[in-house]
Amino acid sequence: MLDLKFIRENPDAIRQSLANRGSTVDLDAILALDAERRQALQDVERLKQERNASSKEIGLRKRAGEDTEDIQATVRAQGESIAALDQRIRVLETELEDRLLTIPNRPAAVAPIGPDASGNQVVKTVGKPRRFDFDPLPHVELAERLGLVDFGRAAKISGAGFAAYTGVGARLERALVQFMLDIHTTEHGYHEISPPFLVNRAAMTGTGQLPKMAEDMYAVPADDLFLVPTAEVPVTNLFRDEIMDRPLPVKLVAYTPCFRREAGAAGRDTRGLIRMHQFDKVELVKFVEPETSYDELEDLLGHAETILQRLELPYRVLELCTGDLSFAAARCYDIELWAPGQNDWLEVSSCSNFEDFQARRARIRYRPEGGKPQFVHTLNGSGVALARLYVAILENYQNADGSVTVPAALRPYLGGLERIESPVST
RNA sequence: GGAAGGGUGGCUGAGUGGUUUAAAGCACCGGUCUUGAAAACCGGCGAGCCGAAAGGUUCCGGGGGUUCGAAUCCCUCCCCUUCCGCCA
Repeated sequence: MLDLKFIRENPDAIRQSLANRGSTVDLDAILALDAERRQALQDVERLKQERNASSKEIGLRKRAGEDTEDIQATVRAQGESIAALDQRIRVLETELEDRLLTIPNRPAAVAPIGPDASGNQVVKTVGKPRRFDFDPLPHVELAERLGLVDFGRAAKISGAGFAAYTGVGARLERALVQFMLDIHTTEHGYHEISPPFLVNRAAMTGTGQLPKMAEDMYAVPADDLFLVPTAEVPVTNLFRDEIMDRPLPVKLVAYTPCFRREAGAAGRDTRGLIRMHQFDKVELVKFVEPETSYDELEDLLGHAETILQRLELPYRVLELCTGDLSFAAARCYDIELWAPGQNDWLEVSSCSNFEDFQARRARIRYRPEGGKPQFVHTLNGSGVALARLYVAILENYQNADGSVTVPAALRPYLGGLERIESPVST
């Protein structure tokens, strides 16, 4: 959520940054609602001041044994005006709030201006894609031949977009989660959280998934709960409605499955593990002081990159342009892994600085030394997302005979296994 | 799911219709004293909104009601604790 005061004082700057995003918002309506609200507030507060004084006087006169019928009558009349104005203010504030919740964040000044993904800039490319002396297979072939994933039966029980990992395939999945959590907790100083996978409406609104992206969420209407689309939601909302009681930065890491309806992407990437309704992810979340948030973003990006470096996978980092930035982000780096079987790059992480956008929605504040509480800056980034990481490992580490070499860093998590080979028979 | 008891500032906790402008303590900040620290003493110390400011207003889990006036009374919902039931 943007700061209403800032909107009031800088409407043109807001119009410009929204235009850079390709978003249009009726700012004039918001400014008019705001003006009417402030006027009504001043009126009602003056009336309340009078009423409070009169009420106090009634108390004093009653105590003195005097009659108060006359003054009670005037106060009763005042009460009616107050009730009417309060009602009007409630309507105005609800309308204002509803509108503010649908305005995307302002892109950071450094974010490149562009219309859509075509405007994203490659910041760096790390590692060289391997040269194959055979035609590399797509991961679906490898996974099915090696008995790592059962797509057919998963579809039978849940539908398209779900996978059942089996045997070594399941263990590899689990190993990756463990491996990433270990690095972030022991080397990067993150505190591990294992949060709920179902969250309420307030949490989904706090991080910005609601109200705009409602159709992309799995909902449980009977209890008004939602399956988490990312650990960002439960973890960031841990401190909702709080003044944080611990020194910043607070760095948290969580593994959760992620559930997404992919409503806008029906029919895309239907084969394999690339676009799933359920996938696992290790997520990094930070709460930081505003002055440091862009340094913290670089730091966060580095932590996500570490995972790919340890796994010796080729990747590149993109800086998202204004038109491709997600709703809540001010600045964002995407990390993409090279997948030779797809002959394409796969996004496995988005590292974003939300500045105070989420903090204002979720009312997450901290107390600067000797000062008034103010909103923290929140950041998060995948560190990293499974399924696509799994794809990249299979495709990059495949051998001519259809086997897959286990990345050295992962072997301790797989009981020393060096190579995943075809089962003799199944 | 049933019953009972609770929910007050960063924390503990008083407050059952009218100077509550929410007591007090702890924590925290500043000062005195001290070579320094501690202790002691003195002072300060909740949040949001409106306002150029002075100041005003709202907030005692959420929402609604009674009243001239509600932390306090009533209704409702949520959460916590204990007991019972069910259960991995």
